[in-house]
Amino acid sequence: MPQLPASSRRKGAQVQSTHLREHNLSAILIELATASSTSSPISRAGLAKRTRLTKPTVSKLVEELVDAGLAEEGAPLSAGAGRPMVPLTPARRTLLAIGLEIAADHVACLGIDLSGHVLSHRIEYRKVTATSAGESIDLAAELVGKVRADAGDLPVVEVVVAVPGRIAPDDGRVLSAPNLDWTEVPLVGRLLAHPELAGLSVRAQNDNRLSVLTEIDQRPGESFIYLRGSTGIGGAVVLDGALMTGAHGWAGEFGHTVIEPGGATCRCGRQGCLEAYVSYHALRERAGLSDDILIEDLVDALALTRDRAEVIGMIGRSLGLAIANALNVLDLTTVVLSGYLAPIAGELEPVIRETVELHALAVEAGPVRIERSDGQVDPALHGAARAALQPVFNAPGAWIARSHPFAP
Amino acid sequence: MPQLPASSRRKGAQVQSTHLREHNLSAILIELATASSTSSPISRAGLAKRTRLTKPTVSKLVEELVDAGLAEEGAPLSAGAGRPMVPLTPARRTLLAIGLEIAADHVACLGIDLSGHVLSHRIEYRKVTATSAGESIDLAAELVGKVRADAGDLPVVEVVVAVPGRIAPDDGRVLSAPNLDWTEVPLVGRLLAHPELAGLSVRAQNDNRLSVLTEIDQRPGESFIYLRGSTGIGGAVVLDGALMTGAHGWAGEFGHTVIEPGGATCRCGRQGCLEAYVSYHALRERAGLSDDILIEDLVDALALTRDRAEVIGMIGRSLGLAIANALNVLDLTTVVLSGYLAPIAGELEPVIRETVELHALAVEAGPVRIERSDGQVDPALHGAARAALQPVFNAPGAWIARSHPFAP
DNA sequence: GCTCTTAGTAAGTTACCGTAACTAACACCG
DNA sequence: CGGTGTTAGTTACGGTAACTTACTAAGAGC
Repeated sequence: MPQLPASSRRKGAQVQSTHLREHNLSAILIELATASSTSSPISRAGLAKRTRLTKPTVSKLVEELVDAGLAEEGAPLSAGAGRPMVPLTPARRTLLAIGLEIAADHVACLGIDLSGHVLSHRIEYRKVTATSAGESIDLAAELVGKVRADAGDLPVVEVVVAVPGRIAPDDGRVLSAPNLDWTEVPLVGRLLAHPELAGLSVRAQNDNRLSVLTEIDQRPGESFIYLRGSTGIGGAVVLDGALMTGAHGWAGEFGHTVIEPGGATCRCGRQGCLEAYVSYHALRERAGLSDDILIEDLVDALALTRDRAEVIGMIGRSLGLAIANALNVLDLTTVVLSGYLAPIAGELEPVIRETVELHALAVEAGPVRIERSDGQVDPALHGAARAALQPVFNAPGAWIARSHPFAP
Repeated sequence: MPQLPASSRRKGAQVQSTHLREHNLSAILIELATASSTSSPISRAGLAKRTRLTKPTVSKLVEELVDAGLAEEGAPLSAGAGRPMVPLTPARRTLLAIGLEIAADHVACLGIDLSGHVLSHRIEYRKVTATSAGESIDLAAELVGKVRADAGDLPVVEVVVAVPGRIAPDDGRVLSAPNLDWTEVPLVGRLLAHPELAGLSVRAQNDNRLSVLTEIDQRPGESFIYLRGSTGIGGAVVLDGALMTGAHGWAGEFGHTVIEPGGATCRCGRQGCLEAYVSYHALRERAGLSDDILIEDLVDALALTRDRAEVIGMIGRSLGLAIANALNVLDLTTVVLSGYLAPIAGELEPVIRETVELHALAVEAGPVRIERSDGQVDPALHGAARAALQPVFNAPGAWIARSHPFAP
């Protein structure tokens, strides 16, 4: 039958009155968060305008959020004529969302509250490959315990773990994480076995896909392609502010786009993958550099042996081909470069642009934007913590019921 | 702030009670249509189970649909124990959705009702390129008039026009349609000027993007890549049963994916496009065949001059490369071949599969399905008519208000 | 003919949101 | 310094959609 928005197609897509309330509650909380993060705090009246709900409705819903400790009223703020508004912000220090990161050289844990403020940050540097997976997971659990204690035993929304590898979507098993030397590690299961995480909701997710969440925060509602240079080349596709998942949860992983059929052999065993040309490993090995060079310093190091323009040109053209095809297929116009690509984005931009314009159809309808991510220092960890907030934003009512079980 | 379903992010995403009713009405009508097209007719109780609404609610909403002539009750049908159900189906002959198609060699018009049954089909064969755009549009309008008369002057939902070209999303201007020799034709505006279409809602859309709608009907809720071989290579991306649009409305147009950087020159002026290898024009010209060969006969004609396996191998490998990259980026597992590719899909499948498995990451997580479209004879025209039904399915209440303005 | 099962209806309740009208609190201005 | 206009927020009320509970309808199987 005729095409509908996918949401309407889903099984059980009916709406009851209570779902309606939940939806509006969620809309208000999101609007509140976006407003106070991007611009200035917002009033009830402002929320009413933005959400197109009426003032009384907003008032009622806001009251519920304030009572439940999800929103806070500030001191009345006068802005020109009229009664001063009561600024509303997401509440601070009333709940805890936990992000975990297991990377090749460190294990980190971050606790944030609803407003996004960091309540605790714990990090331990150690070669994860040098120890067993179990030990790293023990350490991670320990850090969670410390973060929970630091934050003063607030109710925990969720724990999200960032792992540089492929994860089974159903049970949070790490299928393979080459940089950690992990295969078939039941990460979520093992974490749940620790007392520090008992009874919590724990999810695992690829680090690149969590990194992009911090970028989405910076570009609410936009559509773009995200490319992150790291040991490999990670990426994601964002459509209208929503991360595209795909059948296995790795839509937008550009690393294994073929840019030269029958070309250089990639770690994955195939030929001509993008990653075989512009990943940290590929670039380093082809230049004969040692593996103790930091990812951030790679391009500078390469420029010592060869002409810098040549290095940039090679990287840019390779990326450009992959980007051109992706833009064609997805019909998007914005590309965001992150990871080790971010610092050199300015240099890469003209090369990429030239290659893209040579190959992509999208340019006919307007300019392609190639931009630099202004992400945080550790986007995967922050992204994981942000992801751990999701349940509250998606279903504030459910969270309230869970955390205040005996309220009227 | 944290990521939400895109729908929640949109401005004014609030839900009022009336929207709720509309949503549920729509859910019921869609469920009703899918049920009676894919399997057997469905009862009120069945709808209640599927939509998770309660029986009384469904009863009330169904009553409204029946009263408005959108649904019909059949004779009670006994199925085992219990009271026999009253089968419900989308109503026939109560409204008219009109699809128009303007192609290089014909102009066609199709009128269907809510159940999808054809009420009238009119087609005129003529070289559209041999006459002015205005004359073709006059003919199209005339056909609409005949179809409306054939159907007995039922209320018209919408008119959707399929055009083999690029269309401005805002005002329905045809920007360019090479096969028609059209540039900058204000198609929708001109159509509306004719008395046969006065006051109707008219939309124009690319023919490939309408073709895929018939495929979506066959695969409700699925995600797949759609590739259609015609004078060019058209395509689309379907995610969870919803057509992906992209920034300019041509997401999934694989024709200008680069499969060989610096390769053969394409009509579009770029090099190495897929279309430069496997489109009707490209194949025909490279084989030195005349242009009066029908698209359907192309492969057979090519096989006369060269080894058939060689022809199939070339087409398959070219498609395979484009498909592999698309599957990688989108993380999908199903490809549907249509147009002149459908009859030879069986032959192409092993070649495509081999190429895809050589290049695509997706195969690691399971088999890639390469399937043949079992579409109708004229998918663009049928797709256009189906698209013209959309308003009723998306907002049955609004349609009822429009078509029965004086009902209680 | 009795019971069991499933389909569908009727009446009353709950709860969400909107409308209208109000109060609160400030700026500006004569 | 009080009046006026403006914006923020609240209160009271009503409409409406969907749920709950309890019923009737109608056939199958024993």
